[in-house]
Amino acid sequence: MANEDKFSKATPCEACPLRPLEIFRPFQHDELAFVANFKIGERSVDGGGTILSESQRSEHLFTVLSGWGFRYKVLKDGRRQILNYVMPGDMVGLQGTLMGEMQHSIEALSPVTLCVFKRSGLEQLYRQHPDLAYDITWIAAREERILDENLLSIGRRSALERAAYLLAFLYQRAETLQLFRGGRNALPLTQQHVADTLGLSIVHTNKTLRKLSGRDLIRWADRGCEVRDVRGLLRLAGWQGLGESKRPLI
Amino acid sequence: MANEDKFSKATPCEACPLRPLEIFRPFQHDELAFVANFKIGERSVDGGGTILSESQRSEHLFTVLSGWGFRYKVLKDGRRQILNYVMPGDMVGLQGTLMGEMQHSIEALSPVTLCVFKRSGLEQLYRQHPDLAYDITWIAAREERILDENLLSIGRRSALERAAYLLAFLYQRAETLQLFRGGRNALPLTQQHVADTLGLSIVHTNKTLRKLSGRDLIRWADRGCEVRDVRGLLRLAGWQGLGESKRPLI
DNA sequence: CGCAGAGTTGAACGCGATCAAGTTCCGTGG
DNA sequence: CCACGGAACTTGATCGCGTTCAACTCTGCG
Repeated sequence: MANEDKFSKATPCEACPLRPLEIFRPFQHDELAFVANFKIGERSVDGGGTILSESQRSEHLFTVLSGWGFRYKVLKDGRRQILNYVMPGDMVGLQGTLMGEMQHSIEALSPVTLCVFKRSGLEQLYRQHPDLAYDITWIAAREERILDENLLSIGRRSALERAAYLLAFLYQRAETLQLFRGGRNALPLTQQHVADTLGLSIVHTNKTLRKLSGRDLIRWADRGCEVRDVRGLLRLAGWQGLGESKRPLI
Repeated sequence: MANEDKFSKATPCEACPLRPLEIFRPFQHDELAFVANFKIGERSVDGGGTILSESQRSEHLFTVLSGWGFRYKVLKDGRRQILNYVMPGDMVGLQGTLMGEMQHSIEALSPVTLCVFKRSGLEQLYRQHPDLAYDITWIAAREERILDENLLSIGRRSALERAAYLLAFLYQRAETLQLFRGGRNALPLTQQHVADTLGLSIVHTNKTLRKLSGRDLIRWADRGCEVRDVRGLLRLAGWQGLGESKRPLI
């Protein structure tokens, strides 16, 4: 896949399109300066391409600048489980950077742009910017929290509840990133992705999504899902939503 | 539950029974001194007791010194999902400390002793000991990795594979902590715990465990599971095991 | 035009849930 | 001492959610 465009530095951190968003905590000047220096370039991957793959030892760490992707694992016989989705502002590759080897893969769902950070810069970050170090731990804890909720969902919720939870979850995340401004408010997934996230077969996923459509909670458009009633989805899933206030962006 | 015994400082860090274990990375003198000061006491909880509970705002952070426990979430109607188990050397309460509010509970499976750390000491740790800060992120990343594997298991493995995976996983963790020296090598669980971990009903869990017993992979003794053939369990689950080398202990 | 990927639908099957009853073990109190 | 009750485990019978198999439509694209 020759879709790499490494080390072009198109977007300087000072003009980061994400940082102004309400959801992210403001930066100190020196923090911004450090991160701008920590970033060594950008990389783009087109839809369907691989961002990181299992057993890989990456020397880089990334933050998603634009686009959607998903983290997943596969069993030897090909059964796939999607673990979580990645969206702008999410840091990826931390597990691999800290622990030596990736134990999951990440694939782009739409064209993705990544900020590339030098692995070695991380130690410097921990030494010179305790607040940023704290932020990184915070980011890891957030991922953990999301996985907890996901595990509850797959383990104990019915197919319909699971689907409702997932779509409400994705919608809310996209919403706080203002990803729906301008375009149509559709989540860029196929039903296969939904199936692999929920631990269901594609056939039953289809039937479940049609039930949600029947209740006017969603509408499945070409290669995507329009959420029409988040409240309804939340109620159906018995979930309060991920009520996030400010969070760090690195 | 009046089983608290706060702030008795029975075990000084200098004489920590866990630190000498091979699995933990060695400490520098100043690190040890810092942690000894970071620790403000010990707390014990007896089997079945609550270590931390959802929506609680704890001002403390803990490391398990001895005993077993588990992290779980429940849906409003009572369905319970166990997310992971906690064993000696595991840090608990980090999510709550960092993000303000616990979104899961932790219960003791056997009598548990915890090292208690002051929440406010964490900032100091990040400022003065970048290596320890790095360790904490590492610990969070490890938890994430475990949850990833768990999610794969519940989402895509069959009941028999799931059970094999879980028991091999717990056995391996206990093994590296030398928890079986002396006593019988039994995991202190009930079948209800296994069921709530695997996302299965108790009845089906029982039938599944009997199959594993029939193949001589395990033996279910009174209120616990003896693993007789880890290799067999690993093969059945199609899992390589968690091959951990040194890891941090705080 | 043909083909591949995505979505849809019906029919039959089966894994795991649910219902129902049992046993064993242990701690408690009469 | 035994009776009782509760918790954990066990087992068989039946039910149903979700899988699997098999087809079909629709769209975009070479």
